[in-house]
Amino acid sequence: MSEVDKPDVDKIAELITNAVMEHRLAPGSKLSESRMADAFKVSRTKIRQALMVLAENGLVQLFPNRGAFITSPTVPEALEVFSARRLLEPEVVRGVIVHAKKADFKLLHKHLEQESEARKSNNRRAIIRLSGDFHLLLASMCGNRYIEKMMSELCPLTCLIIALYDIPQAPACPENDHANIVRAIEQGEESLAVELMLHHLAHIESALHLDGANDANEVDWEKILG
Amino acid sequence: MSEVDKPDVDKIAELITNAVMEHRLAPGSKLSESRMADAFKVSRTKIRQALMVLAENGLVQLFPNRGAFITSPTVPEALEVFSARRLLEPEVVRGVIVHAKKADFKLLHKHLEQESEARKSNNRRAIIRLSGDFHLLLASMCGNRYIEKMMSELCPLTCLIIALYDIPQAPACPENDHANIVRAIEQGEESLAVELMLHHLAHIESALHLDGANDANEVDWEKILG
DNA sequence: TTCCATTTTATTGAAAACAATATTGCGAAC
DNA sequence: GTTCGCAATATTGTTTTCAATAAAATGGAA
Repeated sequence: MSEVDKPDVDKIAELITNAVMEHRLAPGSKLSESRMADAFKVSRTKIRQALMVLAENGLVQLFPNRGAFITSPTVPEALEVFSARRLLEPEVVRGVIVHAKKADFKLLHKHLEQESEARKSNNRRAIIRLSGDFHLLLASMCGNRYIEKMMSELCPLTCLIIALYDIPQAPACPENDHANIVRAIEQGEESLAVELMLHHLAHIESALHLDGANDANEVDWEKILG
Repeated sequence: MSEVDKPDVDKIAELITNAVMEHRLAPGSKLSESRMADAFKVSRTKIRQALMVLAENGLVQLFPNRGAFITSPTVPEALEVFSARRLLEPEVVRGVIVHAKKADFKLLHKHLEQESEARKSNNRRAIIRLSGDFHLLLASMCGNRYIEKMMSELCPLTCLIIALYDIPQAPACPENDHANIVRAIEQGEESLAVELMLHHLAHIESALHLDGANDANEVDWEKILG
C-alpha cells in the first residue's frame, strides 16, 4: 500500500487474493464488510465492490444477508480445477514457447531465483505464494489473455484446495520442477515441457486427500472421537 | 421479467448478455446508468453492480468517469477468443460423451428442433442466439464448471466478434453442423465429434474479416470517403 | 436445567443525496 | 470565420442514511 493507505477496488481484491495465496486467509473465513472497511480505510462501498469482483472470480462466495466467505472448494470442484489446469497449462507452455521474448525469460529466471531464496531461508509463506505465482507468470506470457484470465482464477483456487486437502507430511514440491519446465521451454522442447508440466500438476494433486472419502468441509466426527 | 418488473442484478446482467447474443446491442454501445435504471425500473445501484459483473465477464468495458460500453473486441482479441475455444470445446465434447445422461440428449435434441424452426421461419435473431446457445448448452453438460464458466464468457464475446467482423454475404452456418456434432457425441465417436467441432469453429472464423487489415474499431475514413 | 420465544444487537442491502468529472454548447477574441 | 476559453449540463463516483435481515442474548416456562 504505497498510497496514502487508500487502495482502490482492484487493489483490495488483489490484496485479498494474495492473502489467500499465502494461506493467510483460510477457506471459509468470513469477510466482514465493516471490519474490512476499517482495515483498508475505505468506505464499505468499495469493499462491497471488491467482494463482488472476488465472487465473480470464484474466490469468494456471497450468501444473501449473511455475508461473504472465502470459498471452500468441494472435492468435485477440486478435481475439476485440476482437470481444467491439465487442459490449459499445456497450451500455456506451447504459447510461451512461441511468444516469449528475451525479457520474459529474464523474468522467469528472476522468479526462479526468488523461489530458490525462499526455500533457502525456509520462508514457508513465500514458498507457497511464489509456487502459485510461477504458473501465473507463465500464463501471462502465453499470448492469450483469456487463457491467462482463467489461470488467474484457477491458481488462487488451487491454493485454497491445498489449504483444505493438504497432507501435512506430504513430500514438498520437487525443488526444480519449475526450473526444469523453464529450461525445456527455453530450449523449445515442446513435448518435454508439456510432459514436465503435466507431471508437475500430477505431483501436486497426488499430495492431496481428494479421494472423496472425507469432504474437508464436513467435520468427520467418527475420526475425531474414534 | 415475470416479477413485478424488478429484476435483480444477475437477471439484469443476463438480459444484457442476451441482447448482445441476439445482436440487439452492438459493440461500442454506451450503457448509461440512469437510462438503464429507468428501463429496468431499479435504482442505479443495481445497474452499477450488473455492469461490474458484465465487466468482469469481459462483455463490458468500464472507463472511469466516462461510463460503461459494450466491448469491441480487437482483431488480436478475436483471434485469441477462437484460439481459446479451439482448446476448450474439444474437451467439452469429450466431457459430454462421458457425462451426458438421457435427459441431456433430450435437451440437445429439443434445442436442435428450435434451431431448425428458427431457420424455417427465417427468424434471424433467434438463429443467431440459438447458435450461440448450442455451445453453452453443450458446455453445461461437460462436467466441469470452470470450463463451462469460461465458455459462458467466450460465447457472448464471439457474438460481438461476429457483429463486428462478419462478412455480410458470407455463406450461412452449415445447417446441420450442430446436429452432426450431437449425433457423433451420441454415438460416442469422440475423435469424429472433436473433428466436427473444430471444423465448425474453423468455418465460423473463416466467415469473418480477421486479417488485421482493418480494425473494426477504427473508422476507416479513407474507405468511407473514397 | 433445558428448550423455546422474544428482544436486542450486529450486519448486510438499497436508496437517496451529494461531490467530482467529463462533455457539450456558447461567446468572445483574434 | 475560426479557434480558444469559459460556463452550463449531464453523467459518473462516493458517501451517508435508512431499511431489512439474520445472529445472538436474554428471560421465562416446562
